[in-house]
Amino acid sequence: MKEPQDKFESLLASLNPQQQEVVLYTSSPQIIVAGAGSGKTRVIMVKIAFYCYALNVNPEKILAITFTNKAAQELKDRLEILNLSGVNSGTFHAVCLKILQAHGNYIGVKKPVVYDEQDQAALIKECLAQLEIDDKRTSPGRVVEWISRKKDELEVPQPVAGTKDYKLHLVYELYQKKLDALNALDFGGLIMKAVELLTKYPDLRDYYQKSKYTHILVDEYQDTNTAQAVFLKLLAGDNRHLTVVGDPDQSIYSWRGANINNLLHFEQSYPTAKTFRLEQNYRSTQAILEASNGLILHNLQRKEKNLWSDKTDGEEIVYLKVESDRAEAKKVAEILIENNLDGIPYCDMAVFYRTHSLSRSLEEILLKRGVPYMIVGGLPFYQRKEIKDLLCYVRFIINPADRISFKRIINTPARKIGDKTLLKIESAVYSSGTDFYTLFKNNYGVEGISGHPRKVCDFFIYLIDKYRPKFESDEHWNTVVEELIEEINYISYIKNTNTDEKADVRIDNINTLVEAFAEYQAEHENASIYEFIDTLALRSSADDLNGKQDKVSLMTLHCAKGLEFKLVCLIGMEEKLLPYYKDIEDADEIEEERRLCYVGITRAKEKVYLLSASRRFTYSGPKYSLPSRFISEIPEEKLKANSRPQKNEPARYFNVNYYPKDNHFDMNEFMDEFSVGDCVYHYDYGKGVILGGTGYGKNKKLIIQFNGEQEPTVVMASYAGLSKLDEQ
DNA sequence: TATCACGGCGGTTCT
DNA sequence: CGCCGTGATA
Repeated sequence: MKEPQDKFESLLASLNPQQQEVVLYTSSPQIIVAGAGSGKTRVIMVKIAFYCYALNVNPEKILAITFTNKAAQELKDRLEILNLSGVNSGTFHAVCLKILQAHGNYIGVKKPVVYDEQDQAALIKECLAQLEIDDKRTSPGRVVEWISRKKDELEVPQPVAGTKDYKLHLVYELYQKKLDALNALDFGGLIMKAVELLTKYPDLRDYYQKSKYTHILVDEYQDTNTAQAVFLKLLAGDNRHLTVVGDPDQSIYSWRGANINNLLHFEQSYPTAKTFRLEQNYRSTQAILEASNGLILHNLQRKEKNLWSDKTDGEEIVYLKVESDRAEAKKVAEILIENNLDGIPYCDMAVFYRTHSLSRSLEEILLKRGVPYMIVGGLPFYQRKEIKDLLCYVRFIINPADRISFKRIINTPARKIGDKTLLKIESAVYSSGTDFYTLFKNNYGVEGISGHPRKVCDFFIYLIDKYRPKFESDEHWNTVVEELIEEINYISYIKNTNTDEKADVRIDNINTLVEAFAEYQAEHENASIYEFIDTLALRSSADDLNGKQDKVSLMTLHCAKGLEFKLVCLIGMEEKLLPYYKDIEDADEIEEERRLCYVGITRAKEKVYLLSASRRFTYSGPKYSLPSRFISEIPEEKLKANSRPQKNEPARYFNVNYYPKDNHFDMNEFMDEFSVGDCVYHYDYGKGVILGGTGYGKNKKLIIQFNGEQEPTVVMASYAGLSKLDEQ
């Protein structure tokens, strides 16, 4: 058994000279420009070990800021092996939350609740109504986004009549007031309030800089926004033990306010900073490396960098052009199965795509072929309806001033309370000047609320009285929650409002949530329910990933950052999808799309498959597209010979809506041209016979027995691209 | 006044 | 497709 100290020394010895130099350097802040696969995570870990074992730094004084909670957890796990479990790690948001939980009271932040986009949108809706702005023309979601971008730049509302975005500023101002009154923080607010706190209180700032966190490391620095950079500066001050790591070629979050200049102009904020480079790639084969280098070379705004590797050539990249999304899915399934037979475990394979929606057809086929898979990402756990519902119960019970939560749960499950009644209750609460609990607990006659609605209100008072003390004590929260779920009949509500299949998934999620309560309490002494709820809100979808099962990972390209697999498939390699159609006009945005593609390819250790489909069905009908320009930007000799894109392809670069929006088309003979017994040809399934049909027009479904399929298949007549065959 | 069924419509990437 | 808002219905 090796001692941790020995482990550290052998780790250090295993690094290359450049990596060692980075680890040993302590004279000033340092910025590490680290290419894909250059071992930056490892360098961060060894550097932390170096601080502790060589410089005798107390692990608790070290702060590692990561991009996701998952990355933070992985780092923690690795450090634990080195006996360094005291090291602090988390995302910017988690770190800010922690600081605000500890000292937020200085600036009026106490027991903060973290609001996600849904909560924000609900609050924005209130604001729009109050300001009499039409929420059809100004969608709450858009406003949320606008405000988020302002907060990324630390901009406060400045409503000046007659100036640009005057109304948006007005909404922002009102929204912020409401947030403050609710003790709520949105994502941007977490950073902004932390900045405010550390700016206003020099003593506190000193405490953080000089004694709380003396050594700070930040990963994925290319994807930080202005607010985060300012926060970091406040936290680090002139500390020379600051390390930031990033790769400009992997900057893919500018749409979220990330500012690449934080990385490129690091020396402006930290004049004594020294720059280091890590250019040796340990992950991928030569072929993959050269292909991705060739691709990223097409970006004009780019700092020269040359990744190299001493790995063997490896296999060339395979590009496959197929007819349809279905064929693409089948091909992917084949690739996965074949390689699995060749010895690559499923857990070492991944499929990446630009948008979540592309996973659907794939899932269907994988399920059919029995390929085990898991979707990483998708809707964050916290935002799933059943989870959000239950958490809103808890949120409201421990904080009856939380209007937004109340709104969500008062009629969930249905209790015969509609908008009108809700409005009455809200205005009664508002004009009483107190909160819901105080008003209904003490008054037997609340004006305007009687009969059934009053009973429902009393039920909530009962819930608060019964469960609040339990949540605030050290009782086992999981049993408390279970009791609550039972009390509100939530499980039968889920069963009654969902198909069996869906209900099962949701009940599964609820069980996971209940476990999470127990887990948190087990891991934290004197755990506070407030802190737990907020921690949960910051948990992203990628964080739920438990990598131990032997399953193929399906995820978006954004989600893929920081991961690696032996085999990688990129599907939907088409113009308008990658690059995405919204980013296709702007040169900067094209470059970001190219980086996204680059990130995808560089995740692979050994094999890369790129797939494009000529035809893809969307909800609005079939769409035709050409292979992505990025495929032809990969040096041709790095693509497998038989898979190189053909030059001068016939232009089929148009979208077809076969079916006009006009509903009269419903009765069109085209749609009803099929009848039972007809022989038809399906572009994918081949020949078949129609057994029956349901629905009309665009929604017409046909039940068809295809040759070679065991069971009849249901297809959408309008999407299937069916053609009638003469009798055989 | 609550609820249900239907039709229209938008549609990225995520802490 | 799935969500949301609308209008008819109980």
